[in-house]
Amino acid sequence: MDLSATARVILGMVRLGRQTGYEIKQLVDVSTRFFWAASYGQIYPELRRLEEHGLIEGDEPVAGDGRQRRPVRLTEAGERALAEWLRSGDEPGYELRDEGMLKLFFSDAMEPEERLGLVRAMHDGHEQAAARLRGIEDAARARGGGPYMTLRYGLAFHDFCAGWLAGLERELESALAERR
Amino acid sequence: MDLSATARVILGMVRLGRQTGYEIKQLVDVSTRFFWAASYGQIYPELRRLEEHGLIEGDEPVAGDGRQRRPVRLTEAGERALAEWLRSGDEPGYELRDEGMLKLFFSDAMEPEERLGLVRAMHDGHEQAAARLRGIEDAARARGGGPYMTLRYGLAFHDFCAGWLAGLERELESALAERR
DNA sequence: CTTTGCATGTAAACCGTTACATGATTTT
DNA sequence: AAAATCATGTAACGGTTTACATGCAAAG
Repeated sequence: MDLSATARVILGMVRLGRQTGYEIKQLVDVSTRFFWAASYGQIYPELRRLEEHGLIEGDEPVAGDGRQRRPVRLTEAGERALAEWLRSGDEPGYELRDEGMLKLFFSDAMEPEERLGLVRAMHDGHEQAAARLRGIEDAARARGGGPYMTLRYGLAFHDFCAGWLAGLERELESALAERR
Repeated sequence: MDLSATARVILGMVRLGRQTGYEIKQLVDVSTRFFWAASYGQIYPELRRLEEHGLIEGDEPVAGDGRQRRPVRLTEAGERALAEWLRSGDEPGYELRDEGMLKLFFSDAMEPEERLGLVRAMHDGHEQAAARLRGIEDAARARGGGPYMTLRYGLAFHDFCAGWLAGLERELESALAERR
């Protein structure tokens, strides 16, 4: 049985204690979103598929207990499937789509000032991403483990990009100044 | 008229002198692939659409001149559309899919040795990416401009990731050693 | 009593990869 | 003569986003 990427995220999130599609989406949006996003349109259908295949199970929603939520948990098969993926040694996929870099690649068609503006915008984007991560740093440190490692990594990474782009800005600025 | 992402890549590549779908794909695969990939399945249909909209134009393939290639060039409208996109100040999209980070996020379900293996695999991936970029560094430096900037950025970026992950390895190794 | 948040879901549209088909030309 | 490379393209599939629809509960 091979799992889709979304299925793996769900299995992992359920193992971390998230019980509903809504809760999974919440956590994705403040954590893995930075390196792995998922939408409701993927989550709910995948939850159903996982249950059909016996990797998760949920009780019938208790009538009249208020919210119509349908909490699920991992089955043994689900736990095994998750572990199998985590252990599988095939080189993990990596894919980046960075429109700023694409523009920078083609930026010989821009005015020097515009190129500088682009680099500043990219810089800003990484600055903001780092700030958002810093906002949840204390909470993540308290919990520790894998989630905290990825947060530290993401933070270091965005800080690095911001710094490198700041250097490029200085380069472009002095080239601009010299031109006069 | 708004362009798809693929359309913008094509326009940019044609402006850089690439004349056929094949040539565009070639260049994408050794340059923008690292932050923006494109496949034949996107390129050829998009070439047709761009020509229908008058952003590029091509002569009829000269019969009997050998290869059945159909070289295109930018029209004025195409040049304008490209410039418009490059100048547009809306914050450029950024999206990452990093399966290694996803595994790391869930790695509390792994044995410490397995987690270390994962980090080493990620480290290795960035090392290899950096090596591939280094292989085209001299050629890119000679041409300079935007393409060279993105290459330097990509190189710095993968080197940084490799270095950070090496640090995490040391952390995990000493935690492993202490456990005994 | 109205807005915000919890909660679940679907349909359409869009994007992108993969695999395949075809055939000419160049190199070995 | 065979293999590699140049060159163009399509069909099927699968993944992803977006927009929409629904309704209850809590808070203001």
